[in-house]
Amino acid sequence: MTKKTKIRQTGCPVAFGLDIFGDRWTLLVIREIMLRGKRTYSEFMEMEEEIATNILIDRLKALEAEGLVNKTRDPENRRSFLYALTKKGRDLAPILLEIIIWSGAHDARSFALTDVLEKIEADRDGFEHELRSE
Amino acid sequence: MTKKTKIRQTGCPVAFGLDIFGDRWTLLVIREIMLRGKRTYSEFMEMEEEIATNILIDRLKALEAEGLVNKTRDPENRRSFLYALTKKGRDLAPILLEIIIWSGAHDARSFALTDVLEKIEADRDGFEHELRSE
DNA sequence: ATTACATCTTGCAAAATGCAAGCTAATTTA
DNA sequence: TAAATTAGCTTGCATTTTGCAAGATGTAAT
Repeated sequence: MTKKTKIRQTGCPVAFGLDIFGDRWTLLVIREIMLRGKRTYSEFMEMEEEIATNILIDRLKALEAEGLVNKTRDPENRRSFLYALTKKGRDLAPILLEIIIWSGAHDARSFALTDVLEKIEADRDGFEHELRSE
Repeated sequence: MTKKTKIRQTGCPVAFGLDIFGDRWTLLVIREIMLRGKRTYSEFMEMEEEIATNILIDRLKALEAEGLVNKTRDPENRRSFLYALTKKGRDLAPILLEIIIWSGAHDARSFALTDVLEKIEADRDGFEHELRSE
């Protein structure tokens, strides 16, 4: 796994968060799990943004190392693994939510998750609770 | 300015947001403006995370190009410029807020903005409103 | 005219990302 | 039971981004 440069241990919570998920891919993997119910390496590989295999595995390992996901063998397919969010990972829900709201407000073309946006607008707390619950 | 690769125009609002602020520095610059009242290039250079001059100017130009900040000459010091958040930029407040909350919950060492965290816990909406207002 | 301040630019090194190919283990098919 | 397939990686190398150090430009004070 690529050594993650953390020059940011300044005690600032913004910097702390960015050290963990402030890159171009981590939150997209979280999105796949949280919003789309993806659970396996090959399911993640199907995301439309075309993540490279080495980057994906790197992010999955980093997420596991940081305690945001855990990895278990799939009992129903023993050559597969299941990645699931921990509480620490599920707690990213409000951040993802606010990003979606911001983009909804500022990008005319945010069409892909329109249904999600509508749900959020109708009942933000309900939607958030839905995301956080396993 | 470094050409920003936006391979992510998939319509997903999460990807859209990350294309704009999903890197290791952009949200730290926003933090400087929003939480610390910084307004000039040299004030940004003083941040404790030690951003390089070329990266800083690159992010400022990108933020301006995306319409998140605007740049004006300082009327009181004509060799300086003032960077200020636009509405689109101020609308990032809830995202920053949620990052702070997440780190507050998951990092034992998030001491630097403890006062901010306490304010948020006491009155989230009030604090958010305070951030958003110029 | 000289110095200082504030903002930026440039060149090069290091690190992260991206791409293509291939490798390993578990399982299915012939 | 040997060959093919599936799932999850690993590796090597090219490209892009980031980081570092030095210097250039424009404004203002002495």
